[in-house]
Amino acid sequence: MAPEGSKRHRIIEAAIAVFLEHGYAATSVDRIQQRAGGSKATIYRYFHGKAELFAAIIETLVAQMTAPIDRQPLTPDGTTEELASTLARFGRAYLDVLLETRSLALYRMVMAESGRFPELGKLFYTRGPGRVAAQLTEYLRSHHPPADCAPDVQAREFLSLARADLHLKALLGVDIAGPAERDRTVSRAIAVFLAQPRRNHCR
Amino acid sequence: MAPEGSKRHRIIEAAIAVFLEHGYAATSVDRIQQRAGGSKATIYRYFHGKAELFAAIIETLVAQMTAPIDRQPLTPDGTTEELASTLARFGRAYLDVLLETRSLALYRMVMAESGRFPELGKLFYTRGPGRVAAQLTEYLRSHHPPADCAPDVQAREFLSLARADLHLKALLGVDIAGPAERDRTVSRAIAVFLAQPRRNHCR
DNA sequence: TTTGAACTGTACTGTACGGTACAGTAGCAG
DNA sequence: CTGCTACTGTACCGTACAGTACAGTTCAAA
Repeated sequence: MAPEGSKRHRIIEAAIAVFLEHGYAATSVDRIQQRAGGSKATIYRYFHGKAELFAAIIETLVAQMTAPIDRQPLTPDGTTEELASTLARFGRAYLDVLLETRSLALYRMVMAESGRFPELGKLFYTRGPGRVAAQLTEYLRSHHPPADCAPDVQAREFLSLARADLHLKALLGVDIAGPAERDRTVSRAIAVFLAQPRRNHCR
Repeated sequence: MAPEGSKRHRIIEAAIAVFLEHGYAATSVDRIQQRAGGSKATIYRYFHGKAELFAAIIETLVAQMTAPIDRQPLTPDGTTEELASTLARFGRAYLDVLLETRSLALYRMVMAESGRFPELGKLFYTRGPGRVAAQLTEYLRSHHPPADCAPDVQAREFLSLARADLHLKALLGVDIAGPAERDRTVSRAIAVFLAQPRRNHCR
């Protein structure tokens, strides 16, 4: 889609940097052009407008962000400790991605504009958080058929516990949790997840 | 602070409507003035600029939003069913507030601008989600001293389970959960909360 | 009736924006 | 050399914005 040294690639790289720093509304095409080098006319040759350029960088960014999570192996060996250790790795990788500076800026931007560009929010959810939840669901379904609750419900509950309020606090600029707090939160998420009720409590 | 029929009150009401609809950057003071009636000079008599007006409406809005949650009684009678029913009421009220259209717009706005106005995000957290968590913490601490985990950790875990991904999906414009899904989510949150491990799993 | 403060309406300044026009250049293919 | 395409630099258009200036109006208190 965007060969490494191409003009289009340079424009997208510059747009990512400027949009992430200032958000959609406060970003001017002139600033992107200054950072990318070359002429503003070239930007308008590749993208029909600011909005189209914005949509393109969201796609690029969400793919970049989910990459570390995709790399987490979800191939269980069936042992009893395996579920806990997989959840620990996966949960921690998930939390680390959520709390990255770039990720936070991306979430802020997409949420802010999803009122005006509803398709953008849906695309972001499908390719980002939705896909992560689907991966965990698939793992739970195929390898740990459990008690009494659908795996998709379990997956979203585990991810909610792993996020806890750390994501919200980071998004609001309150603070960004350090490694120790992340460990604690994920450990608790696993403990609560594993202790969940076994009968008559789903649906 | 803002007497009902006063000019200042009219300006804030108008600003709330316009900011909620368009976000901070895309809102012009002229639009607020058109909606409030009167003159732009009057707005600048009460507020030193757009940013100060924005900060004022955030304070007003967060107070409005938390009101329905404040009204939920957190006065247990000590029976066994009481914890579950209190959590059900509180959790549902909390979720209902989060999924209101106005609340979603407020969250989007504050998140979008908390990069540029960090104090704003902190104020919003302290007066909004932080205060709700503190209320639940206090309830858990004083009336249901439980197993092995600090009440503040328990409170944020319950609220995370109650939110699940419904808030995120609503913020991104994917969909807004209906009453049935809200009921299911809160019920599950309670079930998982009540089944949480009793020993050696906190910290 | 006078005084004074709150308020209005309108016009204005300076700046910045998204987007376009256009003349010109670099480099490559035939 | 010719032709073509990608690209550059700069100037420009129309619009919209935050914030100010100012002359005039309302209205209540003294």
